[in-house]
Amino acid sequence: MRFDLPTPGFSFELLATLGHARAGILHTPRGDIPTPVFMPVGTLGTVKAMTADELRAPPLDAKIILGNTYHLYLRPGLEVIGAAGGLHKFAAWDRPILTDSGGFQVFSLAAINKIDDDGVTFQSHIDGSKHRLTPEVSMHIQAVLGSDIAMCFDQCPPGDAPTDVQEVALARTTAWAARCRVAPRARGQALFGIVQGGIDAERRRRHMAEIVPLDFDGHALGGLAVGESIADTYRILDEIAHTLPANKPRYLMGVGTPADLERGITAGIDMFDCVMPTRNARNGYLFTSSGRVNIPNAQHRTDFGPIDPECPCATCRTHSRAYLRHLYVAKEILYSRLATLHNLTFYARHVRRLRDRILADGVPA
RNA sequence: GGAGGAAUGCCCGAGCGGCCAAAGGGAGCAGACUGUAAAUCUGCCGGCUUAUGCCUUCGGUGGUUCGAAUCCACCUUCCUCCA
Repeated sequence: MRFDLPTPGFSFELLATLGHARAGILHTPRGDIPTPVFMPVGTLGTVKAMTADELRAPPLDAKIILGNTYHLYLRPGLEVIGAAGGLHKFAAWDRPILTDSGGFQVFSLAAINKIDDDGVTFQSHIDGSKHRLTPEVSMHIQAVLGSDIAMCFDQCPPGDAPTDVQEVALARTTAWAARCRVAPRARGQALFGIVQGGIDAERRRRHMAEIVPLDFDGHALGGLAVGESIADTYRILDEIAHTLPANKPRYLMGVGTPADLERGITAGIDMFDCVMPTRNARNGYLFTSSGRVNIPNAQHRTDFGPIDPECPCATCRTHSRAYLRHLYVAKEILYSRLATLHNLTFYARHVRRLRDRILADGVPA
């Protein structure tokens, strides 16, 4: 079953369902994205330590990556990326890009900005200069970046935020979503709405009822895995994810561990992004089919086996744990590249396996 | 041969009478990381341990002192300068 999305050139094809879990394809003008999908995070126009070729090469074969409005606006700036002809050309990445709106930075950098109903005034973490981000500015930046999927500018409160803060954030996110929806976009650029509401299912439903009628190309669950307990995260996922419109992709922002991804897919999520595989790789935490490996640990000093014998990535096919540990301890630049390639490959295969299971055991849509 | 200077925990290196089991850095050991201000951050790091507790430490041996890594004497080793 194939559903046209509001933005021309975009459609969402459902192939099979298994309980709430779905396997499908998000068709975009710049290429198809099999779902469920994990999207590597490339905040600054680079998935740290990876070249575009490495991201594209199987078995990693990343179909879509993230970029960040806030960070790219501050550096190198719109003048540079605009002159380059957009983020795809600038970064030599020819597959889809999803850009985050900067909303999350509002939350995480709250100490240095002021939020009002119109937008956010903040100071650059780079040089302290003052800037203002509004729904219109965020959409303009994302239009210049030329991402394939833009995100609404939202307010993401911390997981433990009190009710009044949640409610204000909710109202703002709705008002901002409506403004984003009508703002000019790049040609062939879809727009996703973001559902907030914290860990209160009723509030989530209420917000969903405000966001869904705006007719976005897809829906995201924001404000999860931002400090609340994992039990609360899962509860909201279980109660809310499958109630999002079935004919559009569902995106769980910023999540998560391999177990979180499996849980999200089971709950009906189609898209994920998270810094965990890339950041943890750089920090010595490698994912394997038999659990975590802390590569700096002394036990790997003379372990000449691969990180994960079941992993087909170039790192595992070529190098040993002992060598990776040595590179990590010696702070060699190659370590980050090998480790990132491995972790991203692990995530890609993990999600692909779950997708295959839905296709194999599920009901054709 | 003569004149100075230095020896501190795995390494480097502060300390120069009590607040010193001894700053700081490195190394080592372990942990954290969820829409990336992160190749970052945190904890431990003499022994026993729950410890604001006890024991053993600052080249060696003796002293001075209520009290010494810190002062004195000698010894050992190393460095610099003069012959």
